[in-house]
Amino acid sequence: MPHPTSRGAEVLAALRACRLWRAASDDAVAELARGARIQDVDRGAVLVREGGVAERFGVVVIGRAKVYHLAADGRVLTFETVGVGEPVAAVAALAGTRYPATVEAATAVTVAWLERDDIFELLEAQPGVARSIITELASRVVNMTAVATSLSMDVPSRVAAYLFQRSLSVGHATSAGLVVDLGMTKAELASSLGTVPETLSRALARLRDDGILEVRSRDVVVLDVGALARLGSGYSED
Amino acid sequence: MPHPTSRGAEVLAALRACRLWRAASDDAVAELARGARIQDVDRGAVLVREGGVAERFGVVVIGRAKVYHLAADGRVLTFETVGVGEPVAAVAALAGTRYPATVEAATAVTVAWLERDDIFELLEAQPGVARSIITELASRVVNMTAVATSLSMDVPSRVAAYLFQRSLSVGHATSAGLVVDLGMTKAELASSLGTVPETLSRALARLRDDGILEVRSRDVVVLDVGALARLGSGYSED
DNA sequence: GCCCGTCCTTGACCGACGTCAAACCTGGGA
DNA sequence: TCCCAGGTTTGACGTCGGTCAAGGACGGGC
Repeated sequence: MPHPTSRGAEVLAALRACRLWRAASDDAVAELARGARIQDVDRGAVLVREGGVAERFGVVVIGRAKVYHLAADGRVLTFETVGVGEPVAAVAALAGTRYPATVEAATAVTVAWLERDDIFELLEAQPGVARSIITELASRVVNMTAVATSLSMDVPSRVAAYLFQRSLSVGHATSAGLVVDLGMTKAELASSLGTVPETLSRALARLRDDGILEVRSRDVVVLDVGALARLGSGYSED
Repeated sequence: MPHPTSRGAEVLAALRACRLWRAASDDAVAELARGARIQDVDRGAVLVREGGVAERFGVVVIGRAKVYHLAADGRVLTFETVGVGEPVAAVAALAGTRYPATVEAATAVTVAWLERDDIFELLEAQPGVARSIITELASRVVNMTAVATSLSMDVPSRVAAYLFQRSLSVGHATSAGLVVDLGMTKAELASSLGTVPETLSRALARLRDDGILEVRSRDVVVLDVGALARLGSGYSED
Protein backbone atom coordinates (compact mmCIF):
# COMPACT_ATOMS: atom_id res chain seq x y z
CA MET A 1 0.00 0.00 0.00
CA PRO A 2 1.89 2.99 -1.29
CA HIS A 3 1.46 6.49 0.16
CA PRO A 4 -0.93 5.53 2.95
CA THR A 5 -1.15 9.10 4.15
CA SER A 6 -2.21 10.58 0.84
CA ARG A 7 -4.68 7.87 -0.01
CA GLY A 8 -7.52 9.50 1.81
CA ALA A 9 -7.16 12.55 -0.38
CA GLU A 10 -6.99 10.43 -3.50
CA VAL A 11 -10.11 8.53 -2.53
CA LEU A 12 -11.91 11.78 -1.92
CA ALA A 13 -10.76 13.22 -5.23
CA ALA A 14 -11.85 10.12 -7.13
CA LEU A 15 -15.28 10.08 -5.53
CA ARG A 16 -15.62 13.82 -6.14
CA ALA A 17 -14.83 13.24 -9.83
CA CYS A 18 -17.47 10.55 -10.22
CA ARG A 19 -20.16 11.71 -12.64
CA LEU A 20 -22.91 9.79 -10.89
CA TRP A 21 -23.26 12.25 -8.06
CA ARG A 22 -21.90 15.37 -9.67
CA ALA A 23 -24.57 17.44 -7.90
CA ALA A 24 -23.73 16.13 -4.44
CA SER A 25 -22.23 18.48 -1.87
CA ASP A 26 -18.61 18.07 -0.86
CA ASP A 27 -19.76 17.05 2.60
CA ALA A 28 -21.90 14.27 1.19
CA VAL A 29 -19.02 13.00 -0.91
CA ALA A 30 -16.78 13.09 2.13
CA GLU A 31 -19.38 11.04 3.94
CA LEU A 32 -19.29 8.49 1.11
CA ALA A 33 -15.51 8.42 1.33
CA ARG A 34 -15.68 7.70 5.06
CA GLY A 35 -17.80 4.64 4.43
CA ALA A 36 -15.62 3.34 1.61
CA ARG A 37 -13.55 0.20 1.87
CA ILE A 38 -10.27 0.62 0.03
CA GLN A 39 -8.72 -2.23 -1.93
CA ASP A 40 -5.35 -2.33 -3.69
CA VAL A 41 -4.76 -4.98 -6.32
CA ASP A 42 -2.01 -5.81 -8.78
CA ARG A 43 -2.40 -5.68 -12.49
CA GLY A 44 -4.37 -8.64 -13.77
CA ALA A 45 -6.36 -9.16 -10.59
CA VAL A 46 -10.04 -9.82 -11.04
CA LEU A 47 -12.11 -7.23 -9.16
CA VAL A 48 -15.50 -8.58 -10.12
CA ARG A 49 -16.40 -11.91 -11.65
CA GLU A 50 -19.23 -12.24 -14.14
CA GLY A 51 -22.12 -14.10 -12.58
CA GLY A 52 -21.24 -13.18 -9.04
CA VAL A 53 -23.86 -11.64 -6.81
CA ALA A 54 -23.57 -7.86 -6.84
CA GLU A 55 -23.21 -6.50 -3.35
CA ARG A 56 -20.82 -3.65 -3.71
CA PHE A 57 -20.16 -0.82 -5.95
CA GLY A 58 -16.68 0.41 -6.81
CA VAL A 59 -15.05 3.63 -7.90
CA VAL A 60 -11.57 3.55 -9.39
CA VAL A 61 -9.19 5.63 -7.30
CA ILE A 62 -5.91 4.81 -9.04
CA GLY A 63 -5.25 3.01 -12.30
CA ARG A 64 -7.42 1.58 -15.03
CA ALA A 65 -9.67 -1.48 -15.18
CA LYS A 66 -11.05 -3.46 -18.08
CA VAL A 67 -14.69 -4.54 -18.20
CA TYR A 68 -15.18 -7.55 -20.43
CA HIS A 69 -17.09 -10.71 -21.15
CA LEU A 70 -15.18 -13.94 -21.48
CA ALA A 71 -16.94 -16.24 -23.91
CA ALA A 72 -16.95 -20.00 -23.54
CA ASP A 73 -14.56 -20.37 -26.48
CA GLY A 74 -12.09 -18.01 -24.84
CA ARG A 75 -12.82 -14.95 -26.94
CA VAL A 76 -13.02 -11.65 -25.13
CA LEU A 77 -15.47 -8.84 -25.72
CA THR A 78 -14.28 -5.66 -24.01
CA PHE A 79 -17.09 -3.33 -23.06
CA GLU A 80 -15.06 -0.46 -21.71
CA THR A 81 -11.94 0.57 -19.91
CA VAL A 82 -12.62 2.63 -16.84
CA GLY A 83 -10.29 5.17 -15.31
CA VAL A 84 -10.03 7.25 -12.16
CA GLY A 85 -13.37 8.47 -10.86
CA GLU A 86 -15.38 6.04 -12.92
CA PRO A 87 -17.65 3.45 -11.35
CA VAL A 88 -17.25 -0.28 -11.71
CA ALA A 89 -19.94 -2.86 -11.08
CA ALA A 90 -22.27 0.05 -10.48
CA VAL A 91 -25.30 -0.98 -12.47
CA ALA A 92 -25.45 -4.51 -11.13
CA ALA A 93 -25.22 -3.24 -7.58
CA LEU A 94 -27.97 -0.68 -8.18
CA ALA A 95 -30.14 -3.22 -9.95
CA GLY A 96 -29.48 -5.88 -7.34
CA THR A 97 -28.67 -8.50 -9.97
CA ARG A 98 -25.62 -10.57 -10.74
CA TYR A 99 -22.63 -8.97 -12.42
CA PRO A 100 -23.10 -9.14 -16.19
CA ALA A 101 -19.37 -8.76 -16.90
CA THR A 102 -15.95 -9.31 -15.41
CA VAL A 103 -13.73 -6.45 -14.25
CA GLU A 104 -9.99 -6.87 -14.24
CA ALA A 105 -7.21 -4.49 -13.26
CA ALA A 106 -5.45 -3.29 -16.42
CA THR A 107 -2.79 -1.65 -14.29
CA ALA A 108 -2.23 -1.74 -10.55
CA VAL A 109 -5.54 -0.48 -9.25
CA THR A 110 -6.96 1.03 -6.10
CA VAL A 111 -10.72 0.80 -5.74
CA ALA A 112 -13.06 2.40 -3.25
CA TRP A 113 -15.93 0.04 -2.50
CA LEU A 114 -19.27 1.41 -1.40
CA GLU A 115 -22.33 -0.42 -0.21
CA ARG A 116 -25.44 -0.26 -2.31
CA ASP A 117 -27.29 1.42 0.54
CA ASP A 118 -24.67 4.17 0.77
CA ILE A 119 -25.92 5.42 -2.55
CA PHE A 120 -29.55 5.30 -1.56
CA GLU A 121 -28.74 7.15 1.65
CA LEU A 122 -26.93 9.80 -0.34
CA LEU A 123 -30.00 9.98 -2.50
CA GLU A 124 -32.27 10.59 0.44
CA ALA A 125 -29.99 13.24 1.89
CA GLN A 126 -29.53 14.99 -1.43
CA PRO A 127 -32.43 14.43 -3.80
CA GLY A 128 -30.77 16.54 -6.47
CA VAL A 129 -28.29 13.74 -7.01
CA ALA A 130 -30.99 11.58 -8.51
CA ARG A 131 -30.95 13.50 -11.74
CA SER A 132 -27.29 12.89 -12.52
CA ILE A 133 -27.53 9.22 -11.61
CA ILE A 134 -30.55 8.83 -13.82
CA THR A 135 -29.08 10.57 -16.84
CA GLU A 136 -25.84 8.67 -16.40
CA LEU A 137 -27.61 5.30 -16.25
CA ALA A 138 -29.83 6.20 -19.18
CA SER A 139 -26.76 7.09 -21.23
CA ARG A 140 -25.33 3.73 -20.43
CA VAL A 141 -28.41 1.99 -21.71
CA VAL A 142 -28.14 3.99 -24.92
CA ASN A 143 -24.48 3.08 -25.22
CA MET A 144 -25.07 -0.60 -24.61
CA THR A 145 -27.84 -0.55 -27.19
CA ALA A 146 -25.40 0.94 -29.66
CA VAL A 147 -22.89 -1.80 -28.83
CA ALA A 148 -25.53 -4.45 -29.41
CA THR A 149 -26.60 -3.02 -32.74
CA SER A 150 -23.03 -2.63 -33.89
CA LEU A 151 -22.39 -6.29 -33.11
CA SER A 152 -24.98 -7.13 -35.75
CA MET A 153 -23.03 -5.26 -38.42
CA ASP A 154 -20.00 -6.63 -40.21
CA VAL A 155 -16.54 -5.76 -38.97
CA PRO A 156 -15.62 -3.02 -41.47
CA SER A 157 -18.84 -1.22 -40.54
CA ARG A 158 -18.07 -1.53 -36.85
CA VAL A 159 -14.62 -0.11 -37.44
CA ALA A 160 -16.11 2.72 -39.46
CA ALA A 161 -18.66 3.46 -36.76
CA TYR A 162 -15.97 3.53 -34.11
CA LEU A 163 -13.67 5.77 -36.12
CA PHE A 164 -16.52 8.10 -37.01
CA GLN A 165 -17.53 8.55 -33.39
CA ARG A 166 -13.93 8.91 -32.35
CA SER A 167 -13.19 11.44 -35.08
CA LEU A 168 -15.96 13.61 -33.65
CA SER A 169 -14.37 13.63 -30.22
CA VAL A 170 -10.62 13.48 -30.70
CA GLY A 171 -10.22 14.10 -34.43
CA HIS A 172 -7.64 16.69 -35.33
CA ALA A 173 -7.76 18.36 -38.72
CA THR A 174 -4.48 18.62 -40.63
CA SER A 175 -3.57 19.30 -44.22
CA ALA A 176 -3.31 15.56 -44.83
CA GLY A 177 -6.77 14.87 -43.42
CA LEU A 178 -8.49 14.24 -40.13
CA VAL A 179 -6.02 12.56 -37.80
CA VAL A 180 -7.67 10.26 -35.28
CA ASP A 181 -5.73 8.60 -32.51
CA LEU A 182 -7.01 5.10 -31.85
CA GLY A 183 -6.65 5.56 -28.11
CA MET A 184 -5.53 2.00 -27.54
CA THR A 185 -3.55 -0.80 -29.07
CA LYS A 186 -5.09 -2.47 -32.10
CA ALA A 187 -5.49 -5.70 -30.21
CA GLU A 188 -7.52 -3.89 -27.56
CA LEU A 189 -9.54 -2.12 -30.20
CA ALA A 190 -10.27 -5.45 -31.87
CA SER A 191 -11.54 -6.82 -28.59
CA SER A 192 -13.78 -3.84 -27.93
CA LEU A 193 -15.23 -4.22 -31.42
CA GLY A 194 -15.95 -7.88 -30.74
CA THR A 195 -13.39 -9.28 -33.14
CA VAL A 196 -9.73 -10.31 -33.30
CA PRO A 197 -6.62 -8.41 -34.39
CA GLU A 198 -6.32 -10.24 -37.71
CA THR A 199 -9.80 -9.32 -38.81
CA LEU A 200 -9.41 -5.74 -37.63
CA SER A 201 -6.23 -5.49 -39.65
CA ARG A 202 -8.02 -6.72 -42.76
CA ALA A 203 -10.92 -4.34 -42.19
CA LEU A 204 -8.57 -1.39 -41.90
CA ALA A 205 -6.72 -2.53 -45.02
CA ARG A 206 -9.99 -2.64 -46.87
CA LEU A 207 -10.98 0.86 -45.76
CA ARG A 208 -7.55 2.02 -46.88
CA ASP A 209 -7.89 0.33 -50.29
CA ASP A 210 -11.26 2.04 -50.69
CA GLY A 211 -9.54 5.39 -50.21
CA ILE A 212 -11.41 6.17 -47.02
CA LEU A 213 -8.44 6.41 -44.70
CA GLU A 214 -4.74 5.83 -44.23
CA VAL A 215 -3.42 3.62 -41.49
CA ARG A 216 -0.46 4.61 -39.40
CA SER A 217 1.01 2.94 -36.36
CA ARG A 218 -1.35 4.12 -33.66
CA ASP A 219 -3.61 6.55 -35.44
CA VAL A 220 -5.40 6.80 -38.76
CA VAL A 221 -5.86 9.66 -41.18
CA VAL A 222 -9.46 9.90 -42.26
CA LEU A 223 -9.81 11.05 -45.86
CA ASP A 224 -13.57 10.62 -46.29
CA VAL A 225 -15.59 11.21 -43.13
CA GLY A 226 -18.90 10.90 -44.97
CA ALA A 227 -18.06 7.41 -46.15
CA LEU A 228 -17.21 6.43 -42.57
CA ALA A 229 -20.53 7.77 -41.31
CA ARG A 230 -22.43 5.98 -44.06
CA LEU A 231 -20.68 2.66 -43.48
CA GLY A 232 -21.24 2.82 -39.75
CA SER A 233 -24.85 3.81 -40.41
CA GLY A 234 -24.14 6.83 -38.28
CA TYR A 235 -26.73 9.46 -38.84
CA SER A 236 -24.83 11.78 -41.12
CA GLU A 237 -27.45 14.51 -41.24
CA ASP A 238 -27.63 16.69 -38.19
CA MET B 1 -60.30 7.17 -31.61
CA PRO B 2 -62.36 4.49 -29.89
CA HIS B 3 -63.99 4.97 -26.50
CA PRO B 4 -63.04 8.60 -26.01
CA THR B 5 -64.78 8.72 -22.66
CA SER B 6 -62.93 5.81 -21.12
CA ARG B 7 -59.55 6.79 -22.44
CA GLY B 8 -58.70 9.00 -19.52
CA ALA B 9 -59.12 6.05 -17.20
CA GLU B 10 -57.02 3.84 -19.42
CA VAL B 11 -54.23 6.39 -19.56
CA LEU B 12 -54.29 6.68 -15.81
CA ALA B 13 -54.23 2.93 -15.38
CA ALA B 14 -51.32 2.54 -17.77
CA LEU B 15 -49.29 5.24 -16.07
CA ARG B 16 -50.14 3.78 -12.69
CA ALA B 17 -48.86 0.40 -13.88
CA CYS B 18 -45.54 1.81 -15.06
CA ARG B 19 -42.71 0.35 -13.02
CA LEU B 20 -40.57 3.46 -13.29
CA TRP B 21 -42.51 5.40 -10.69
CA ARG B 22 -44.05 2.59 -8.72
CA ALA B 23 -43.50 4.54 -5.50
CA ALA B 24 -45.28 7.67 -6.72
CA SER B 25 -48.53 8.70 -5.11
CA ASP B 26 -51.77 8.35 -7.04
CA ASP B 27 -52.05 12.11 -7.13
CA ALA B 28 -48.66 12.48 -8.71
CA VAL B 29 -49.51 9.90 -11.34
CA ALA B 30 -52.75 11.72 -12.05
CA GLU B 31 -50.72 14.88 -12.50
CA LEU B 32 -48.54 13.07 -15.03
CA ALA B 33 -51.65 11.86 -16.82
CA ARG B 34 -52.97 15.41 -17.06
CA GLY B 35 -49.82 16.53 -18.84
CA ALA B 36 -49.78 13.60 -21.23
CA ARG B 37 -50.40 13.95 -24.94
CA ILE B 38 -52.33 10.97 -26.26
CA GLN B 39 -51.61 9.47 -29.66
CA ASP B 40 -53.45 6.68 -31.46
CA VAL B 41 -51.73 4.89 -34.29
CA ASP B 42 -52.49 1.92 -36.51
CA ARG B 43 -50.52 -1.25 -36.55
CA GLY B 44 -47.24 -0.79 -38.38
CA ALA B 45 -46.92 2.91 -37.62
CA VAL B 46 -43.50 4.08 -36.53
CA LEU B 47 -43.68 5.77 -33.13
CA VAL B 48 -40.01 6.59 -32.85
CA ARG B 49 -37.34 6.52 -35.50
CA GLU B 50 -33.79 5.49 -34.71
CA GLY B 51 -31.47 8.47 -34.87
CA GLY B 52 -34.19 11.01 -34.15
CA VAL B 53 -33.68 13.50 -31.37
CA ALA B 54 -35.31 12.28 -28.19
CA GLU B 55 -37.71 14.86 -26.84
CA ARG B 56 -40.53 12.83 -25.46
CA PHE B 57 -41.08 9.81 -23.46
CA GLY B 58 -43.95 7.40 -24.08
CA VAL B 59 -45.96 4.91 -22.09
CA VAL B 60 -48.03 2.31 -23.90
CA VAL B 61 -51.70 2.66 -22.97
CA ILE B 62 -53.22 0.13 -25.36
CA GLY B 63 -51.58 -2.48 -27.55
CA ARG B 64 -48.03 -3.68 -28.05
CA ALA B 65 -45.03 -2.08 -29.71
CA LYS B 66 -41.83 -3.56 -31.08
CA VAL B 67 -38.43 -2.02 -30.36
CA TYR B 68 -35.88 -2.93 -32.99
CA HIS B 69 -32.85 -1.94 -34.97
CA LEU B 70 -33.01 -2.02 -38.73
CA ALA B 71 -29.61 -2.83 -40.15
CA ALA B 72 -28.36 -1.40 -43.43
CA ASP B 73 -28.77 -4.78 -45.13
CA GLY B 74 -32.40 -4.95 -44.06
CA ARG B 75 -31.99 -7.40 -41.21
CA VAL B 76 -33.91 -6.70 -38.05
CA LEU B 77 -32.73 -7.12 -34.48
CA THR B 78 -35.66 -6.98 -32.08
CA PHE B 79 -34.71 -5.74 -28.63
CA GLU B 80 -38.04 -6.13 -26.91
CA THR B 81 -41.77 -6.01 -27.29
CA VAL B 82 -43.42 -3.63 -24.87
CA GLY B 83 -46.96 -3.86 -23.57
CA VAL B 84 -49.39 -1.79 -21.57
CA GLY B 85 -47.76 0.29 -18.86
CA GLU B 86 -44.28 -0.09 -20.25
CA PRO B 87 -42.20 2.88 -21.33
CA VAL B 88 -40.96 3.48 -24.86
CA ALA B 89 -38.13 5.78 -25.83
CA ALA B 90 -37.63 6.34 -22.13
CA VAL B 91 -33.89 6.03 -21.81
CA ALA B 92 -33.05 8.26 -24.75
CA ALA B 93 -35.37 10.96 -23.41
CA LEU B 94 -33.83 10.73 -19.94
CA ALA B 95 -30.32 10.70 -21.32
CA GLY B 96 -31.07 13.50 -23.75
CA THR B 97 -29.53 11.63 -26.65
CA ARG B 98 -30.86 10.38 -29.96
CA TYR B 99 -33.07 7.34 -30.08
CA PRO B 100 -30.90 4.23 -30.35
CA ALA B 101 -33.69 2.11 -31.81
CA THR B 102 -36.93 2.29 -33.74
CA VAL B 103 -40.31 1.66 -32.14
CA GLU B 104 -43.17 0.39 -34.24
CA ALA B 105 -46.75 -0.46 -33.34
CA ALA B 106 -47.15 -4.25 -33.38
CA THR B 107 -50.91 -3.83 -32.96
CA ALA B 108 -53.04 -0.72 -32.97
CA VAL B 109 -51.45 1.32 -30.22
CA THR B 110 -52.33 4.21 -27.95
CA VAL B 111 -49.38 6.00 -26.38
CA ALA B 112 -49.26 8.63 -23.68
CA TRP B 113 -46.39 11.03 -24.38
CA LEU B 114 -44.73 12.86 -21.51
CA GLU B 115 -42.12 15.56 -21.61
CA ARG B 116 -38.71 14.83 -20.21
CA ASP B 117 -39.18 17.56 -17.63
CA ASP B 118 -42.42 16.02 -16.39
CA ILE B 119 -40.35 13.20 -14.98
CA PHE B 120 -37.86 15.46 -13.34
CA GLU B 121 -40.68 17.48 -11.81
CA LEU B 122 -42.22 14.28 -10.47
CA LEU B 123 -38.82 13.47 -9.09
CA GLU B 124 -38.60 16.75 -7.23
CA ALA B 125 -42.08 16.43 -5.84
CA GLN B 126 -41.59 12.81 -4.79
CA PRO B 127 -37.94 11.99 -4.16
CA GLY B 128 -38.83 8.42 -3.29
CA VAL B 129 -39.52 7.78 -6.95
CA ALA B 130 -35.83 8.09 -7.75
CA ARG B 131 -35.11 4.68 -6.34
CA SER B 132 -37.46 2.80 -8.64
CA ILE B 133 -36.31 4.73 -11.69
CA ILE B 134 -32.70 4.02 -10.83
CA THR B 135 -33.14 0.32 -10.23
CA GLU B 136 -35.24 0.02 -13.37
CA LEU B 137 -32.63 1.77 -15.52
CA ALA B 138 -29.83 -0.23 -13.96
CA SER B 139 -31.68 -3.45 -14.78
CA ARG B 140 -31.94 -2.33 -18.34
CA VAL B 141 -28.22 -1.81 -18.54
CA VAL B 142 -27.72 -5.30 -17.20
CA ASN B 143 -30.18 -6.69 -19.72
CA MET B 144 -28.62 -4.89 -22.65
CA THR B 145 -25.23 -6.13 -21.54
CA ALA B 146 -26.59 -9.65 -21.61
CA VAL B 147 -27.96 -9.07 -25.09
CA ALA B 148 -24.59 -7.82 -26.26
CA THR B 149 -22.71 -10.77 -24.80
CA SER B 150 -25.18 -13.24 -26.24
CA LEU B 151 -24.69 -11.72 -29.69
CA SER B 152 -21.07 -12.80 -29.47
CA MET B 153 -22.08 -16.44 -28.97
CA ASP B 154 -23.15 -18.75 -31.77
CA VAL B 155 -26.81 -19.23 -32.51
CA PRO B 156 -27.40 -22.58 -30.76
CA SER B 157 -25.95 -21.08 -27.59
CA ARG B 158 -28.18 -18.04 -27.88
CA VAL B 159 -31.19 -20.29 -28.30
CA ALA B 160 -30.12 -22.32 -25.30
CA ALA B 161 -29.63 -19.20 -23.20
CA TYR B 162 -33.05 -17.92 -24.16
CA LEU B 163 -34.77 -21.21 -23.45
CA PHE B 164 -32.96 -21.59 -20.16
CA GLN B 165 -34.01 -18.17 -18.95
CA ARG B 166 -37.50 -18.73 -20.21
CA SER B 167 -37.77 -22.15 -18.60
CA LEU B 168 -37.04 -20.50 -15.26
CA SER B 169 -39.94 -18.08 -15.66
CA VAL B 170 -42.66 -19.89 -17.59
CA GLY B 171 -41.43 -23.49 -17.56
CA HIS B 172 -44.07 -26.02 -16.60
CA ALA B 173 -43.01 -29.44 -15.41
CA THR B 174 -44.83 -32.43 -16.90
CA SER B 175 -44.12 -36.13 -17.06
CA ALA B 176 -42.63 -35.66 -20.51
CA GLY B 177 -40.28 -32.92 -19.37
CA LEU B 178 -40.22 -29.19 -18.81
CA VAL B 179 -42.65 -27.58 -21.23
CA VAL B 180 -41.65 -24.07 -22.25
CA ASP B 181 -43.89 -21.89 -24.34
CA LEU B 182 -41.86 -19.80 -26.77
CA GLY B 183 -44.06 -16.78 -26.16
CA MET B 184 -43.89 -15.65 -29.77
CA THR B 185 -43.72 -16.95 -33.29
CA LYS B 186 -40.44 -18.51 -34.35
CA ALA B 187 -39.79 -15.75 -36.83
CA GLU B 188 -40.10 -13.20 -34.04
CA LEU B 189 -37.89 -15.26 -31.77
CA ALA B 190 -35.28 -15.46 -34.51
CA SER B 191 -35.30 -11.70 -34.82
CA SER B 192 -34.94 -11.15 -31.10
CA LEU B 193 -32.00 -13.55 -31.07
CA GLY B 194 -30.36 -11.62 -33.88
CA THR B 195 -30.76 -14.30 -36.51
CA VAL B 196 -33.23 -15.51 -39.17
CA PRO B 197 -35.92 -18.22 -39.04
CA GLU B 198 -33.91 -20.71 -41.09
CA THR B 199 -30.94 -20.61 -38.76
CA LEU B 200 -33.16 -20.78 -35.68
CA SER B 201 -34.85 -23.82 -37.13
CA ARG B 202 -31.51 -25.51 -37.68
CA ALA B 203 -30.34 -24.61 -34.19
CA LEU B 204 -33.46 -26.13 -32.66
CA ALA B 205 -33.04 -29.22 -34.82
CA ARG B 206 -29.51 -29.59 -33.55
CA LEU B 207 -30.55 -29.27 -29.91
CA ARG B 208 -33.21 -31.88 -30.61
CA ASP B 209 -30.69 -34.25 -32.23
CA ASP B 210 -28.46 -33.85 -29.19
CA GLY B 211 -31.32 -35.04 -27.01
CA ILE B 212 -31.62 -31.76 -25.15
CA LEU B 213 -35.18 -30.93 -26.14
CA GLU B 214 -38.14 -31.74 -28.32
CA VAL B 215 -39.64 -29.17 -30.65
CA ARG B 216 -43.37 -28.75 -30.97
CA SER B 217 -45.33 -26.14 -32.85
CA ARG B 218 -45.15 -23.22 -30.45
CA ASP B 219 -43.44 -24.67 -27.43
CA VAL B 220 -40.54 -26.96 -26.67
CA VAL B 221 -40.11 -29.77 -24.17
CA VAL B 222 -36.81 -29.42 -22.37
CA LEU B 223 -35.27 -32.78 -21.51
CA ASP B 224 -31.91 -31.62 -20.18
CA VAL B 225 -32.00 -28.25 -18.43
CA GLY B 226 -28.39 -28.52 -17.32
CA ALA B 227 -27.20 -28.84 -20.89
CA LEU B 228 -29.17 -25.74 -21.82
CA ALA B 229 -27.61 -23.76 -18.99
CA ARG B 230 -24.14 -24.96 -19.92
CA LEU B 231 -24.55 -24.12 -23.59
CA GLY B 232 -25.91 -20.67 -22.84
CA SER B 233 -23.13 -20.18 -20.29
CA GLY B 234 -25.88 -19.42 -17.84
CA TYR B 235 -24.65 -19.75 -14.33
CA SER B 236 -26.08 -23.10 -13.40
CA GLU B 237 -25.02 -23.03 -9.79
CA ASP B 238 -27.12 -20.84 -7.55
C1' DG C 1 25.68 -1.82 -34.69
C1' DC C 2 23.04 -6.23 -33.27
C1' DC C 3 19.42 -8.91 -31.00
C1' DC C 4 15.13 -9.83 -29.19
C1' DG C 5 10.31 -9.18 -27.75
C1' DT C 6 6.00 -7.21 -28.98
C1' DC C 7 2.80 -5.75 -32.03
C1' DC C 8 0.93 -5.95 -36.41
C1' DT C 9 0.09 -7.91 -40.98
C1' DT C 10 -0.68 -11.46 -44.54
C1' DG C 11 -1.95 -16.01 -46.40
C1' DA C 12 -4.38 -20.54 -46.28
C1' DC C 13 -8.05 -22.89 -44.43
C1' DC C 14 -12.62 -23.92 -42.66
C1' DG C 15 -16.76 -23.57 -39.97
C1' DA C 16 -20.84 -20.75 -39.07
C1' DC C 17 -24.55 -18.47 -40.85
C1' DG C 18 -27.30 -15.65 -44.10
C1' DT C 19 -29.60 -16.00 -48.74
C1' DC C 20 -32.33 -18.12 -52.19
C1' DA C 21 -35.45 -21.57 -53.52
C1' DA C 22 -38.40 -25.27 -52.88
C1' DA C 23 -41.05 -28.46 -50.22
C1' DC C 24 -43.89 -29.18 -46.24
C1' DC C 25 -47.12 -28.91 -42.77
C1' DT C 26 -51.41 -27.08 -40.41
C1' DG C 27 -55.45 -24.64 -39.73
C1' DG C 28 -59.40 -21.95 -41.59
C1' DG C 29 -62.89 -20.93 -45.13
C1' DA C 30 -65.82 -22.06 -49.04
C1' DT D 1 -63.87 -32.22 -48.64
C1' DC D 2 -60.63 -29.33 -51.05
C1' DC D 3 -57.76 -25.45 -51.32
C1' DC D 4 -55.14 -21.68 -49.96
C1' DA D 5 -51.98 -18.88 -46.98
C1' DG D 6 -48.95 -18.53 -43.10
C1' DG D 7 -45.43 -20.14 -40.79
C1' DT D 8 -41.81 -23.55 -40.77
C1' DT D 9 -38.39 -26.69 -42.43
C1' DT D 10 -34.75 -28.44 -45.50
C1' DG D 11 -31.17 -28.22 -49.10
C1' DA D 12 -27.54 -25.89 -51.85
C1' DC D 13 -24.46 -22.28 -51.98
C1' DG D 14 -21.59 -18.16 -51.07
C1' DT D 15 -19.47 -15.03 -47.90
C1' DC D 16 -17.80 -13.37 -43.62
C1' DG D 17 -14.79 -13.97 -40.18
C1' DG D 18 -12.13 -16.79 -36.74
C1' DT D 19 -7.95 -19.92 -36.33
C1' DC D 20 -3.40 -21.32 -37.26
C1' DA D 21 0.97 -20.28 -38.91
C1' DA D 22 4.37 -17.59 -40.90
C1' DG D 23 6.37 -13.48 -41.91
C1' DG D 24 7.32 -8.40 -41.30
C1' DA D 25 8.14 -3.91 -38.63
C1' DC D 26 9.24 -1.28 -35.02
C1' DG D 27 11.63 -0.15 -30.50
C1' DG D 28 14.48 -0.85 -26.44
C1' DG D 29 18.63 -2.90 -24.30
C1' DC D 30 23.30 -4.03 -24.71
